[in-house]
Amino acid sequence: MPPYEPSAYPPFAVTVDLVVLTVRRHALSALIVRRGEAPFQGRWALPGGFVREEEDLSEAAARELAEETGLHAHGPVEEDTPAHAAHLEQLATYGDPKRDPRMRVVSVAHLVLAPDLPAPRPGGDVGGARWAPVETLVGPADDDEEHPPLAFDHRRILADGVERARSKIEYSSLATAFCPQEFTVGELRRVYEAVWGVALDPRNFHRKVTGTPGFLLPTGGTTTRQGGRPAQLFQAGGATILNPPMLRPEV
Amino acid sequence: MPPYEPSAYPPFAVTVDLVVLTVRRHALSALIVRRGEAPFQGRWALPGGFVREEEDLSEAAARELAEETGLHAHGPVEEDTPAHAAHLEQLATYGDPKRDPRMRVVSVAHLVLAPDLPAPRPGGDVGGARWAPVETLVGPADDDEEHPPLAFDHRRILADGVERARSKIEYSSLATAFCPQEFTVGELRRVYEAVWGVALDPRNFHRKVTGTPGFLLPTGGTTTRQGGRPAQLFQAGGATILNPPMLRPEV
DNA sequence: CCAAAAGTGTTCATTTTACACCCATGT
DNA sequence: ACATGGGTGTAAAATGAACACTTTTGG
Repeated sequence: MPPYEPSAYPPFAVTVDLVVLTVRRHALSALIVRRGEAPFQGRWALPGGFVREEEDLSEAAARELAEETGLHAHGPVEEDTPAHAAHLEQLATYGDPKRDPRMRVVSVAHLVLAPDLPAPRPGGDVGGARWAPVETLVGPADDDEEHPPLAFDHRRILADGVERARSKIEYSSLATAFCPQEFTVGELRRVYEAVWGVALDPRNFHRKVTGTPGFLLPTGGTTTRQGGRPAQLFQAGGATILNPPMLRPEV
Repeated sequence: MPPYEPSAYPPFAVTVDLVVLTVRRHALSALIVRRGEAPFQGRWALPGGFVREEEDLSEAAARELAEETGLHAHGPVEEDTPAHAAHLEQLATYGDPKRDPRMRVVSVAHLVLAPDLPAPRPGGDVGGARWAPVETLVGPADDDEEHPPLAFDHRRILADGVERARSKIEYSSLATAFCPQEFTVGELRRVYEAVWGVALDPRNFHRKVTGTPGFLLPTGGTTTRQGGRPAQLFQAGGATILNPPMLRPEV
């Protein structure tokens, strides 16, 4: 390739797309927005948008997240951790030349894990936003209102994000990102059960998570919000890598 | 692209950068090339280049790999697996607005794992290519010929690639990508030892890898190329995910 | 009282680790 | 003969899985 006139290399548009996951009513759910513009106007899609001229990729992802949902995020990169921010990390980049019918668009997908939230507050240029259980989005496309086919290659991106979340909660403390700041062992267990889609033994789970150094930090309080005997409250301990890991039961 | 004038979004250049790893003389080593052009002219860097107009990201990575090293690659995506291809997967994307002094460049880094090779055959517009042990590249930059500081943010990219390889050989069969098509259990063990930088018990290692279903497939042959008693030859079995995983000893 | 969820103890099976020992080749 | 790496046996220790049982609340 000849030196470096801007015309010497192909121009691309670069976007960020967001796989925003939460656990709602025992189901792993993703945030989807209704597109207000062509292409795929009126179709559901992952939130996202163009990266700006002077913006890093993770900044763009955090900005789009705030614009379209009102959520604040922190990733492994930033040092400040506002009390109740969601987890943000880069997922993968999608650059099929035909993935956007308009032009060549490379999309850097990000994964956001958030606690269960009040209804999403859509903003910007999206026509609506809602949580949908991931099985209704990555399963067979029935094309009704409960199984809307996603725009672009967003179904694939979502599937990759879900797979990442499923495997990452095994060996990291990321499952706590789905919990409120203070949570019980039972609530954390229901996160694992929802994300993996399996039932876990409450007794062995309790021993395991409380015995993994750095995973959980007791806050001293208790709650009975789940009914039954009062449960101790915990917050996420400092550890990011779990040793030993949580083992996902065989399929 | 009617509704979308190109001026409505910022134009980016998109490149692929390659973290090409191999195990040479018991050391995990990376492929670096000497830059023939500004910026960072004469400095060592990761191989890479611009993505073309009609090319997917993994195609661009495979093309650059072939152009600059003569290696052929196959990823999890492509179905054809030419007899002796290197493993290729996407690593991460780097888009700091200041990472390239010329203009806004987003680089999609890829990770390539290859068996030990004859001296790399540089091609294209690079001034030279060599293997360097990764410690000499990601450690403190002494700025001599043995510890050359890499161009751009390539030291960070390399570090991320090395970390990915180190963790991924734990739970996947990827370590076999560092071996020739036929290899012995001892050769595979030396791969783990080099990548992790630890010593492993040869006897327990042997039992473990031969007992993990789908990891190794005996070819029937034997070799004495390592000296001592003849060793059975294996090739990679079909499995990609190891169950149980190889456990990296504690630090 | 009962139901529900939290949490503890105990037992058995499996896996990991450490290391003694034998095997088959080259020199 | 002996050095070198390949490979098996075995027993102790650590871990994981199953499940009986107790605790503390709300209704």
